[in-house]
This record gives sequence, structure tokens and C-alpha cells, in this order.
Amino acid sequence: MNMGVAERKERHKEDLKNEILQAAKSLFTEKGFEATSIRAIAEKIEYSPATIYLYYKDKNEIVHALHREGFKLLVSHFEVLNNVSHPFERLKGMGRAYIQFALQNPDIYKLLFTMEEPLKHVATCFEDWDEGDRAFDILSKTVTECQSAGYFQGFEPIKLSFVIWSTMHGLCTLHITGHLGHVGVARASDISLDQLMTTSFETFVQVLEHLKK
Amino acid sequence: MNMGVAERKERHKEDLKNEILQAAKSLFTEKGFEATSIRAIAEKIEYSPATIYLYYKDKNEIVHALHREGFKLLVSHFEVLNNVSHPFERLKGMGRAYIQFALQNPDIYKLLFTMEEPLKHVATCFEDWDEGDRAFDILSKTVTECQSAGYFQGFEPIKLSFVIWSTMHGLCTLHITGHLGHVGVARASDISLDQLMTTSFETFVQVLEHLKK
Amino acid sequence: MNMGVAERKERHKEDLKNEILQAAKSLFTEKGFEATSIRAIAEKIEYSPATIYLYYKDKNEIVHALHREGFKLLVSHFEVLNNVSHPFERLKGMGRAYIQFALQNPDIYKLLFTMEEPLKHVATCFEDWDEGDRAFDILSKTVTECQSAGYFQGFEPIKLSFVIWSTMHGLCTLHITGHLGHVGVARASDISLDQLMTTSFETFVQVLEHLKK
Amino acid sequence: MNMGVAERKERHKEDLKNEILQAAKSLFTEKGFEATSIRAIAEKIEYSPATIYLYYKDKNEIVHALHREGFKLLVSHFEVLNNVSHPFERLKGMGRAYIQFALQNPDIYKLLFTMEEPLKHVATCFEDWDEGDRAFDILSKTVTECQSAGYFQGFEPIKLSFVIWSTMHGLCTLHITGHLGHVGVARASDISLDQLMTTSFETFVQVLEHLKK
DNA sequence: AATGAATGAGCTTTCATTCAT
DNA sequence: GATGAATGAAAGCTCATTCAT
Repeated sequence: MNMGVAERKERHKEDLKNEILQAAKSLFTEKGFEATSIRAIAEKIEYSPATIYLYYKDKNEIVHALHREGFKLLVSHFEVLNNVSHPFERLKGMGRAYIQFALQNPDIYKLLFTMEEPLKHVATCFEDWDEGDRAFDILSKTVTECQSAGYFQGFEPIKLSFVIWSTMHGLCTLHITGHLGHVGVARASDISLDQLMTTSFETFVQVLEHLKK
Repeated sequence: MNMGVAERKERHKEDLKNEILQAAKSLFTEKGFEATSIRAIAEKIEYSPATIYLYYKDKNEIVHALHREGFKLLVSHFEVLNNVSHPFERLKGMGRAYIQFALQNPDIYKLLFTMEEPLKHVATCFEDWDEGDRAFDILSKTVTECQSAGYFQGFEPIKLSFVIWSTMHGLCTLHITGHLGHVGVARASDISLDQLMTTSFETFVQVLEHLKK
Repeated sequence: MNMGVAERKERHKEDLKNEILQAAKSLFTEKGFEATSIRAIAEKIEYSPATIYLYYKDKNEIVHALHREGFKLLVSHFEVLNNVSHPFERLKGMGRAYIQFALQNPDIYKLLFTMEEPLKHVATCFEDWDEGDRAFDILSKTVTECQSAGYFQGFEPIKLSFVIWSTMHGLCTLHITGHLGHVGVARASDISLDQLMTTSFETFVQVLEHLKK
Repeated sequence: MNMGVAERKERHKEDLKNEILQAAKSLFTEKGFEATSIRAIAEKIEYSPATIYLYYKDKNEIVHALHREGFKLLVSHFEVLNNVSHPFERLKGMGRAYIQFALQNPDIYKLLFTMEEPLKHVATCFEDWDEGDRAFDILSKTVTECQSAGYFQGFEPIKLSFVIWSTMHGLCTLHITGHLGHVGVARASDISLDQLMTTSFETFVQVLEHLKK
């Protein structure tokens, strides 16, 4: 038994399946879905390509697994907010949680919300999209509660929820892809990108607050 | 020199470089980015693949050229609105133009705003980002004008512009990637995706209108 | 030791070697030779692929074992006819038995009579070709007996046996490979391929009957 | 320009397409269809695998081309016999020509008559099977003429043609695959395999002659 | 300026086989 | 005696790219 083998065994051999997932995640988002090869994943975890197939049927199954994992994580970020009673405060909390999730897991975020392939897969076997729906439901329910609290009068909650989601999604993706940092104004000013995100979010909250009464 | 060659010469030989670009653009939009090969581009313009390399060093250079061109196209969409005197009306027009641009050229849109590689290139040789800046400048200038017209009091124009851009970008990407169509509510309702975009945009306008006075 | 293991032990553990062979045979016949993998064989007998290698050195050894077994099976088809006393009737019976064997075990038939590799193996370690010889011996002995009964006067039994074997082999292989069904006349007529085999065989018998007296 | 390139150019560069065909032919029959890889063909002609695809769409197309070529060759062997007026003499000539074709081109013969894949391909786009049909038509026409000359009374020409074809095919394949040489008697006797073929064919002719009047 | 010909590198996937346990 | 885990080698095929002409 040589050193390499022994070394490998140390590194959590039993959750190789998860290791594959993490490697795939980082590669998918670094290089894109099409550009990520099974070979590359295998290389990253220092195993042979054939080994991947012992744990996942094919490339799709890997994406699929990541998709599920990602949504569970996102929803779990929201669940913390269940005990925030004031709906608008909860809505703000959700926004912050969403941003936090996106910035802490940019690769997962892209997988969930910007890559098209996983979604196509969901379209065929749509059992696991519940998570995606649930996330949106949590949002629109909160918007509805905000209305009861005097916010957003004259708006259809579903439509407004779409708009809110779009804004948050836009902020996150522009940041993740680096576009936020490339606009001249941002480059010129001396605030950090994260601060830019924060103040942008605060500006958006300010916008929403105008919708009260 | 046979007929085929002569025929080709007629077709403004000197802007073959541009013809390549248009072919690439249309293929990107038709088949997607990864699915477009140099061969396919060559076939479309009825030249040999090797000819492409006389005009562009490699595939990346084509992508970068499209990047530049895409921004020019976007800005041109905006410039039409110069003669709209009322700034808020112009702002709305810009929103509509942005959406139209995104939906008509989804892969170009992705190229400009979601793909990271072209942006990295910009980061190294940032001569061509002017266009990107200009687009944002047009937006923030309009927002500033709106303030003079009584809108958006108490907001920093730059920050609000970021938020507005984010919302538009979020709407467009969620639509392009197909996520809009996958949320349960959208599936259940009987309106089309394009209508969903339109009403979402209108809802956003409604939001902005609340910021007046 | 769980139930599964105990269960398996019941199934005559000692002739696992034979079980492997039967699984391989059935898979060869079902899916074809190239499409049969060690994995598939292992799955069929509900053992791990590695187990196969405890009983057979490699895939070739399985093929060779089947080669031997196939010939035994063919000869056993013939031995049933030992109590047919009239030699020409026995000869006809052999023909029918040969066809039946070939059509019921097409891939074994191909293994025995059209694949060259197993034969090459025989050439090197020719201990196991006895069976092949025996099959031909049974034929030529029967032809000789037919001569004593007034058939085939003026023919050398060995040579005629070759011709008879060739005809049977030709019919079987043309049928198995699907060539019989592709000749225009067969396509045009409304009889089934099996009927075509039967009437072709009867025609051949008719030919042989002309060799009497 | 190095030596290797120059060397290659000498070797009939222009009919590389044919070179591929010949390489494929020899490999298909040496190793079998499934076991022959594009890589192997490429190696044999000392080109890169990708080059093959410049000349043939895929593996099937290569087989297809060989199939067509083979049948043309076979039919051309028969056409020489057009001026043999006596039908039974012509029939004998066809038999000899068939054997000659098979023994001189064993690889093509196997491709045409023992491999199943090319036939499957023919089944889908059956335009080019004409050749195969024509070959059989030539045979059955000759058999019919033999009847007019007093042979084969009481036989249906089509059925008898099948039997004759089967016998010839059986003789040829048993010889080509080496089975003829493995039967004990053949090994024991001191005649060559080719002689065995010849005398076997003569024996068959003798059989057919018994069918006269 | 244009291209036909060629290729190296890459892809996903399957499989026979090995070996430590 | 049996196997789970792993892999090297190979398959068919595609593509960006090069280069002599």
C-alpha cells in the first residue's frame, strides 16, 4: 500500500459522493456547465473518470443533485426568519438572507438561477421543484401579509413578488458575475463591492417603504 | 476564377469581418453559445473555417467583438429615446427597450451580462468597456433628470440607478433562463410568459411612480 | 451472515461455475455476444463481477467453456436419434435437430461455427475438439449406413458428409444472420422465415432422396 | 516539410478514401465489426482518427460502402458467365466463381454474408440491396433454365436455388472460418484444404447431376 | 485572400480486470 | 469464498486550430 492510496483514504473516503458534488459545483460555476467535463471533476478529486460513474449515473444526475441541495440550503436560510413576526421586517430579512446566500454560495446560486440545463431537467421529472416553488411561496405569502399590515396597497401580491424577486436576483447576479464592479461609477468611488451591494439593497428597501400607507 | 468566387466578391468583400460577426450572433441566438462552432459560422457565410482565422485570431476574439457590438446595439436602442423629452417617460421607454433588446437577442444578452469570461477580458484590456459605461451613464442621467422633474426625491441617483438596472436585469434573466415559467403561480395561471414580463414591468413602473412627489 | 447469503448457499454453491456458464449462454443468446458483459453475467447470477474471476480466468475462458458445452449440447441433440433404426430417417432427424439447435441457440451456434477466435484456441490446445469431431463422426457414420441401405451409391461418405453439413450450415447461418429474409423473393412471398427454413430443408431432403438406388 | 509528410503524399493521397475502405475491410474481417475501432483503421493507414471522418460520416457509412463494393465485385464475377450457353454448365461455372470470389476475398465475403450489421443498415435504406437481389436472381434464373434443359424436374426453382446457395455458402464459410480444416478426417488426410473445397464442390455437382431426367 | 486537408486534444461513457479487505 | 472500490484502456465522435498551397 503506497502513500497516495493511504493519503486518499484519510480524506473522508465514505463521502466521496459528496466530494464529487462539491468539485462539480465549483467547476460548473467556474467554467460553465457544458465546459465542465467528467474528466475535470475526476481530476479535481484525484480519482479516475470511471469512478465518478460509480456514484452518479451521468452528468445530469450530478447537476440534479446539486440543484436539490441548493434549494434546500436556500429554503433553510429563509426558515430562520419564521419567528420574525412583523411581515415587512421579515421581508427585509428575506432579502438579506437571499443576498447572503447568493454571496456565500455564488456557485450554487448560479446553478440554481442562471443555468438553463438543470431547469430543463426539472421540466422532465418535476418532482423536486417543490423546493423552488416553496421559496417563491414564502416570498409571496410575506408580501400578502405586508398588505394586511398596510404596505403595498393597490398591488397584486404575486406580481409584486415577481418584481421583488427580480430586483434581488438582478442585484445578486450583477454582483456575482462581476458586472457591478465594472460600471465606471463603482470603479471611481472608493466603496467596496460588498458595501455597494448593501447600500443598493438599502436603497431598494427605501423604495419599498415608499409603498406604505 | 469561377462564378462562385465572383459572386462572393460582390457581397462587399471588405466587410467580411462584419459578416462573420452577424453570422456568429445569429447562430448564438439560434442555437446557443456552446452549440455554435466555428464550422457552423463558416458554413453560414459560405466560406471555409480557415477563412475565419484570417479575420479573427480565435473564437474568443469573436466573442469579444460581439460583446462590443452588443453594447453598441443596446445603446442604440436607447438613443432612439433621446427625443422623448419627459424624463420619466424616457425612463419607461428605456425599460421597454431594454426588455425588447434582451428578449430579441437572448444569447447576446447573456453574452453581455451573464457570461464572465468576456468580462474578464474587458478587465485586462478595458478599452472597450466605454460602451458598457455609456449605457449606465444614460440611465443615471435620466434618473437625475427625473429628480429635477419631481421624482425620486431623497434618493441618490447612482444608487437608485443600480436598483433599477438590477430589477430590469433580474426580470430579463429570469425570463431568458426560463425560471419565470417554472414558478408554480406562473404555471397555474393562463397568461403567457411574455404577458408576465409585460405586467411585471408595469408593476415595476407602478412602484417607481409611487416615488413621486 | 444475512438471509441473502444463506439463500445463495442453498442454490448449489459448488456448481456456481456452471451457473455462470448458463447465465453467459442465455445472455449471449438474448443480447448477442458483444453486448454481453461480465457485469451482466454477474448481475444475472446475483454475484459480484469479481466473483466471476474466481471461477474463470477471463472472458475468453468463459467463451471456451461455452464452446465445449455447445458441442456437447449439439451431440446430445443427435444422440436422441440413436434409436431411430432406419439410417436415412436418422439422417433426416439429424438435419431437423441441427436446425432446431441452431435456431434455438443462435449465438451459441455462431460461437461454435462462425467465430474464429474460439477455433484458434482449439488449434493451440486441441484437447477439447473431440466433441466437434464426434459430431462430424456421427454424421459420416450415418451417411455410411445410408449407403448400406441403398442410398448415395457412388459417393464417398466423407465428402458427401461435408456437402450435407455445408448445406445445413449454410441454411442455418443464412437464416440466423437474416440474409434469408432479405432476398427479394422471400420478401415478396407471404411465408414466414421459419416456414422458408422448413421448406428449404424439405427440398434438400428431396434432393437427397434422388440419390437412392 | 519533413520526410513523413512527403512519404505519405507519395502513397496515393488522392484515393485515401479507398485506402480507408481497404484498411477497414481487412480489420473488420480480422477482428470483427464491433471489435474494429475507427482508431485502429486510422492507425493502419497512418492517419489521425479525425481524418477518417473527413471521408466517411461514421462507422456505418464505411461498412455500407464496403457492402456495395463487395456486391458489385461478386456480380461482376458472375457476368463473365453470360456467354456460357448451357445452363447447367453455367450453374457449375457460377458455383466455381462463387467459391473463387469467396476464397480470394474472404474478408469481403464475410462482410457480405456473415456480418449482421451491414444487413441491418440495408434494412433501413434498402436502395442498394439491388445488387444482392440481382445475384440471387441470376442464380434462380439459371436454375429455371436448367429445368427447361431437363434438370431438376419436380423442384420449385426458388426453393432449390435457396438450397444451392446454402450449400455454396456453407462450403465457403466453413472453409473461411477454418472449420473445414479442423474436422478430424480432414486433418488426418493428406489433401490440402483447397483440394478439399474442390472435391467437395465436385461432390455437390455430382449430387445435382443426379437430379437430371 | 482563401482553402482543403489534417490533426491533437478533448468529450462522455463502458468494460474487463485487479486487489485490499 | 466473496466483494466493494477503483481504474486503465478503449470506444465513437467533435471541434478549434494550423498550415502548405
